[in-house]
Amino acid sequence: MRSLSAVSDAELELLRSLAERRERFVAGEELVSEGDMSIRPRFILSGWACRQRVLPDGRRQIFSFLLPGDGLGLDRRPGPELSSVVALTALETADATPVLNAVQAGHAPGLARALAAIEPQEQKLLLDHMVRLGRQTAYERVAHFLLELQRRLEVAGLGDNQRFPLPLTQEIMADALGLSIVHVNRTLQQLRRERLLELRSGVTILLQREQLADIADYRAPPVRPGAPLSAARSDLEDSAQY
Amino acid sequence: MRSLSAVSDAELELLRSLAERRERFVAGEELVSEGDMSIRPRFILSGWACRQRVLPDGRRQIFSFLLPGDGLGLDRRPGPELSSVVALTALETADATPVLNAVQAGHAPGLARALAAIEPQEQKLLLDHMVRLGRQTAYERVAHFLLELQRRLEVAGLGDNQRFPLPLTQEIMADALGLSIVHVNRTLQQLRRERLLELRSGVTILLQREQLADIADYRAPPVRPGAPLSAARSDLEDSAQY
DNA sequence: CGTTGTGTTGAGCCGAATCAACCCCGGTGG
DNA sequence: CCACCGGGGTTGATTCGGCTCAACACAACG
Repeated sequence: MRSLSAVSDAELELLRSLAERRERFVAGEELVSEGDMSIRPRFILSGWACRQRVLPDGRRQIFSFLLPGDGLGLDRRPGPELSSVVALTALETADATPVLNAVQAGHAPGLARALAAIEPQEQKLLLDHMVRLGRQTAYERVAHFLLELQRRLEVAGLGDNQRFPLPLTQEIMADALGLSIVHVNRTLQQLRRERLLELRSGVTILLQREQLADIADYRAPPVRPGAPLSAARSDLEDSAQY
Repeated sequence: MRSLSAVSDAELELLRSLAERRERFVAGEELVSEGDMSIRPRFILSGWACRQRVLPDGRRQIFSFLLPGDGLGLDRRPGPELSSVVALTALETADATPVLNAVQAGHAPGLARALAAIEPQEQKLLLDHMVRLGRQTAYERVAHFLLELQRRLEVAGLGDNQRFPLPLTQEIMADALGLSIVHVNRTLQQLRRERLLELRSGVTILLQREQLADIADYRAPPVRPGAPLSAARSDLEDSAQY
């Protein structure tokens, strides 16, 4: 939240109080099904999830990844859900209803600003993903994707400017990037062989971020100044591992 | 609008009054640049446009098409534009500001409902497009894409259940579908050879809609009952050709 | 100690891109 | 009136990125 808007102490207190009503999911569990008519608004406290759609023949397209600090169902629009949401790791969520109520009542202008900033952010991620899928090579896609994750996780206080956790199988990356598992594997190997990154047991290190950004035409979004992020996050999610 | 929500006579009158302040664009003209901080909200009265992004090396990805009756900039969110909008044909637009004002003032509940329904619709189109790009073959992509256009144009009163105008070059379809021009050409030829569709001078006829839908796993969205659409549209856009 | 999921590697194939012509048609200007 | 030109569509030859199929290594786990 702090990465999106200044937030008052009272608002932070409200956010902390959410942690009381946690829900837990195991990897593979479905939080939202496509077509659901209304879902509980939540924040992700720890773990990763994704939005996806599955074709009748089993092909799958992953639209986006939900990381700790991200929300789902925050817009409270009535219509049917357009994609399902699935836990990729063990997952902890908090009910976001109190926040939405406070915002609606006008009691939390800082959080209101933050929530308003979320949608454009998600939209941007979606469009970037679409460019990857439609007009980039496998090599560019993987590089771009990892740079995006690095950025998001750093903002979330879960990584630094080159190292971050990556609890995704190559199958999941393949389904996100529109590639086959085998080809994701080979592309990652090429990037490692070229000493652009390292990948070991769920931890990724971008050795040459500049060069990767060049390869993938990755334009880093401007950093919001003056928000002590890692501190803000550990407030809320001290038990988060990724 | 009527396809999204019941609209009162007074509201229709308001819509009609918009046609007074038209703007015209020629094909290729840019209505919105990526990064623009605020744009005039508009409805498209006639002609086609698209949202797109261009990579530094010239590759282009088209995200969506804007058809007569569609709007842009209706959300009035402050942030920078995430994609540019370019006219694909000669284009007429109307300033949508009066509608947004009326809605904001609470004077147009029907239009408010309609506007609220627009975003999810666009989101759905975006996700469908992403599935095409990431997980469908060229053959499936083209079929799915044409079915989607058929549906949208029929709802807009600009086509019937198998025939509709298609003022797009194969280059534009290629940039939307993530394919090369040559391959779009060959795929269209295959579809014609198989007597699934006809394509002549800007008019498309889907000869076997069912079979096409089967090929592309196209799920037609449910039709809103009881909205006399073609009538509604010719009210506002009697000069529209496509 | 099997089993299962994930990563890795090789061989061969195929869908789609690229490159390069060529055609047709509608301007447009001499 | 006609030669020229440029954009869009079409076609063939060739290349290549990425997929499929298949096998195997390895670790976690029951």
